[in-house]
Amino acid sequence: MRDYHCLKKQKTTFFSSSLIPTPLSPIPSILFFLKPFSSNPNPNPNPNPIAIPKAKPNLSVFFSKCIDKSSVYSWNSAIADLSRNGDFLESILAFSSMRKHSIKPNRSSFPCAIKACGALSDACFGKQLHLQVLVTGFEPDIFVSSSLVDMYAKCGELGDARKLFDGIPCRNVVSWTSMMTGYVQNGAAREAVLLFKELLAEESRRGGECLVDDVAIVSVLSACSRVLEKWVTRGVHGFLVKRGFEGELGVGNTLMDAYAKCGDLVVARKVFDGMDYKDVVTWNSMIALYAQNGLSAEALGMFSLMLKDRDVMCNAVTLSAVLLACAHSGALQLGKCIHVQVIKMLLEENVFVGTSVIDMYCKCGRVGMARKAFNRMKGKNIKSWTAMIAGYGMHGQAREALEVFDEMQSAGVKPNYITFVSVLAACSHAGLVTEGWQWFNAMAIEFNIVPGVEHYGCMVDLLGRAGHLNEAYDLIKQMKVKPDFVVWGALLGACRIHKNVEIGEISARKLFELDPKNCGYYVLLSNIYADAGRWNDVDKLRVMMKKRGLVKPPGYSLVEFKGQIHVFLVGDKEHPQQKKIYEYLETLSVKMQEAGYVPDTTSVLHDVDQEEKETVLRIHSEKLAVAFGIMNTVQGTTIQIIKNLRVCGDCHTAIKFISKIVSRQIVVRDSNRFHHFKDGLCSCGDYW
DNA sequence: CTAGGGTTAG
Repeated sequence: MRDYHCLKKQKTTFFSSSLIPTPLSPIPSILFFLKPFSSNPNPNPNPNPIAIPKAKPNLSVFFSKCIDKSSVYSWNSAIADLSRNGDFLESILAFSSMRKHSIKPNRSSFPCAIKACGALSDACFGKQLHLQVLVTGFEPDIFVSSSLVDMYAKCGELGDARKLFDGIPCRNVVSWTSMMTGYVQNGAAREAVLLFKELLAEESRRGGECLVDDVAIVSVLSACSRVLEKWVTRGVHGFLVKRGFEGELGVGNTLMDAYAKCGDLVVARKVFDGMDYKDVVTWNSMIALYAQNGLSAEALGMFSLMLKDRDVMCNAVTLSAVLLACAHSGALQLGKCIHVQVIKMLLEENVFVGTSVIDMYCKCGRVGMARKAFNRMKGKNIKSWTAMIAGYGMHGQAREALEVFDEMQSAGVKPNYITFVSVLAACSHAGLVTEGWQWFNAMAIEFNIVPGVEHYGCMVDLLGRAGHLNEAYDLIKQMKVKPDFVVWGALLGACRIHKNVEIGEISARKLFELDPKNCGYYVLLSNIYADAGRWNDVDKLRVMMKKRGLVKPPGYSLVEFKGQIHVFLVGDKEHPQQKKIYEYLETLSVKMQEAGYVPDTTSVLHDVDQEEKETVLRIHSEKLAVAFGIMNTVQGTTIQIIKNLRVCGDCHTAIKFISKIVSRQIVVRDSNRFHHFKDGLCSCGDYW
């Protein structure tokens, strides 16, 4: 039974049948090269360059000469086979070709041709076909009308789709499913769920006649995964168990996804574990869900289990999800191995995978490698460009980011909402106030994109850190959307840098409301008070934190070494090498102080005496990780560290000294951006 | 000779 879906979805053999005439034809070799890509389920965004579009129409014209031109059945199978093989344009061309031969289409001629229009989002030709349907009188046909509903929905014409749907006298499962999926794919998941309820009402009206099948369930579950309310998913889950759809592969796959998207990864995992038959989608979904939720270790663990399962092969989707896990955890070595796998599987030109590779290299500290992969990509789309811009931004290379942004526009790719977030973030990391304002203003006027909360967040950060605190505050006051914790957090952070108590208090008060469990804001405000010498207020804050049961989350740093991720906590004593690490840090400390390093203790609570403070500082996780990195890697290689919080001011200074003393390059990714330390300097120019 | 579904990137 496990192959049920394969059988159901098996492609027909239009091309490999006797219709391919001569061995000299170039087509078989194209088919040969196409084979590795045939598992790629997403042919649209990145058309395989080998399949030259210009050649295709000739293909179908050619085939049309080979078939019995006088038989409508031959035309129908040509249209259907082309459509099923994903050659939608040819399918449509075959239909027009048939009309040119004055063959009258019958009811079976339409559905596949209409579907092809939907697949290409070609509403224009779709409407022409609809007209022909009306002229030939096939509109009452359930196959024809259902495919029209699907086509209009896929072209984004939801209203027309619904009008047609409502006009179908005796709707079947397929009509209902087409309409539900139409809603889901147009961002109206809630309507899809409501339609499902209507469907159930219709069922009972018809005296219990079954109108639901596994595809309908999959459709409603995919709506659930976007509605984000667990009780809806639970309800559908109960229903599908009652109707006996639990064992269906596709149903299980979607159910997992729905639960996870509603926030319950544990139940999603239970569904996964309970599935007797798992296909590549099952595995991919579980890996992706873990990766998307930041559970990189679980995602990578799943991946290795998948590799052990001899019944499935990983594909583009798998690698894309695994690369995301690498990016999050900063696992550069593993990420490189996956990249090699990508190349071996000839997936380098797949936009999804290519963009994942770029993102992985950026987030693992290697913008240069990201750029190389980026340059090799052929079918760049908006996400690929944006990934590269964001990548340069997080490394503080705003000029490069803006250059890529420029190139993108020259290439005729329109920037979107997220592109501008990346551009403004790049400006804020580098303190480019003029450019920031320029693009912030341009996005609304020239690009018709209303600035959202993320854009304001970047601008407040940019202005605030540049010292324009009042300007930043005024910008918040002008916002039409409600400022979130990122916006106020940026302002508070800027107040800490520029020692502004007044605006700092305003921001902190907002933050205590918006994000009451985060004690980072208490600490920041407390630092502002401490700088101003207002110790009473510092104490008040401490009492408040205690009363609210807030504990500072422990800082930790990660280092990848020999394929393993080593975790260091603040003041860690658990690591097998801890004695050596502390000894090494001791000798480093002496050399650093000889070189002029003065421990900065301002970020430590004020009532600890000086000596104690220095000890506390010395064991910040990033310092432990740096020491471990130096001790275990060879001279000349880059040491790479990932920290969960922002790097502290003292550690930043210390690592600058260390990079010079041991002549090593040290890359630190903190929660905000990258710092590249070299020769006693940091790439952020101490601006962060 | 005919229609609907599940996993991936910024």
